[in-house]
Amino acid sequence: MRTGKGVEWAVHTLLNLAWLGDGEPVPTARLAAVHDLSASYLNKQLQQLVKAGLLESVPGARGGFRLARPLEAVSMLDVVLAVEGDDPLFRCAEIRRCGTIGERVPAGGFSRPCAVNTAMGRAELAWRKALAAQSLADVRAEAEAHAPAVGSYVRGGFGRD
Amino acid sequence: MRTGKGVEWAVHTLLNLAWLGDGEPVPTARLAAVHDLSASYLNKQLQQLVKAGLLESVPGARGGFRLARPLEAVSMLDVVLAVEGDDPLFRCAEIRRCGTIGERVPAGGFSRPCAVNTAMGRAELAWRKALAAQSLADVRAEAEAHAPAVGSYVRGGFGRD
DNA sequence: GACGGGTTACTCGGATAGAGATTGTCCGAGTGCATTTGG
DNA sequence: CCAAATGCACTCGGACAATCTCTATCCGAGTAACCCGTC
Repeated sequence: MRTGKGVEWAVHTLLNLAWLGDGEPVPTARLAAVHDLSASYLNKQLQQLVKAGLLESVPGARGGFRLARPLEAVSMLDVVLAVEGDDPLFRCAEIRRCGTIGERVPAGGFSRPCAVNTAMGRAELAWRKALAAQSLADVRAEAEAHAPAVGSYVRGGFGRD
Repeated sequence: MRTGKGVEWAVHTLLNLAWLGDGEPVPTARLAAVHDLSASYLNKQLQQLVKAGLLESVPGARGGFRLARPLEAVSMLDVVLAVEGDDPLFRCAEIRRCGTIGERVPAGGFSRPCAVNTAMGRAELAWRKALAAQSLADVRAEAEAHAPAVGSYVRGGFGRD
């Protein structure tokens, strides 16, 4: 049980687009090259971000992807849900209703939700809240606090120095 | 990205053993039958719980599994880690070091941890804390609050009514 | 020189294979219980 | 009748497939830029 690498790819790509600054669209091939990623697979992730409204896609020559919103308006949760989907981490299969135990419970005995599911749901809610509390602008600020020149490194990696 | 069903199986099984009350070992086949689960696959999960010190296994005839600790001393996190392993939800591949951007960063530029990884780590920590804050005794109490007769249903499902 | 049409090259987008993890199944090693046999 | 040895049935434990998700790749549809001929 671990998040796919698409999340990491998506976050770094969104940050890179922000560091580039200008609203010019950037094609997938270039976005992938700066981190040595599979361009086609990155494209698949970016399509998810477009569906979620985090990116805009520009077709045709000189096309590509550009940010649809400022980083302040995008939370880490937005990215995770866009890439991974909004399925719950824990899916209750309601096994309490099955087998010799479930058969013994009278009708209406399962009107309340499964306590196991509730407990796991509380933890997942804490996870989501922690993700929602951090915007991409926060992550960018933290990265720049660690390495103030990161913006110029990125622009240089894109051949714009 | 979702937790395996082994977690659900393990939690319900631990609760069932507690509701049985006596410290008698219960074989996998019986534990699986009460919820219509695959006995062999459940056995695999229970072995993980033994390794983690949550269960004791008794070999031979009339053997099986029994609780190694009271439910109060077992948190939901203990169960999740025992079944799923303690790998982080988000594994940072350090893609920031790769490609044309990474090449531009001078030596020592990556001494600080990746901000993306840090942000995801904070959320995972919140998740783990929420899991650790809930003991199996709490879950049991919640289930009994919903359906006070659940203990007798369980004992009945095991053929001990 | 300006405009319009056609061509070209480039990009996204979704459909198509491969790898890895999860889920499920099977059989062997080991252990305790029951039976049997001798005292 | 009691005790010890033997055989047996039952259980765990790990090794072996099947299924599904994730990862990666490829090619077609569509669009904007570019070039060329014409007015």
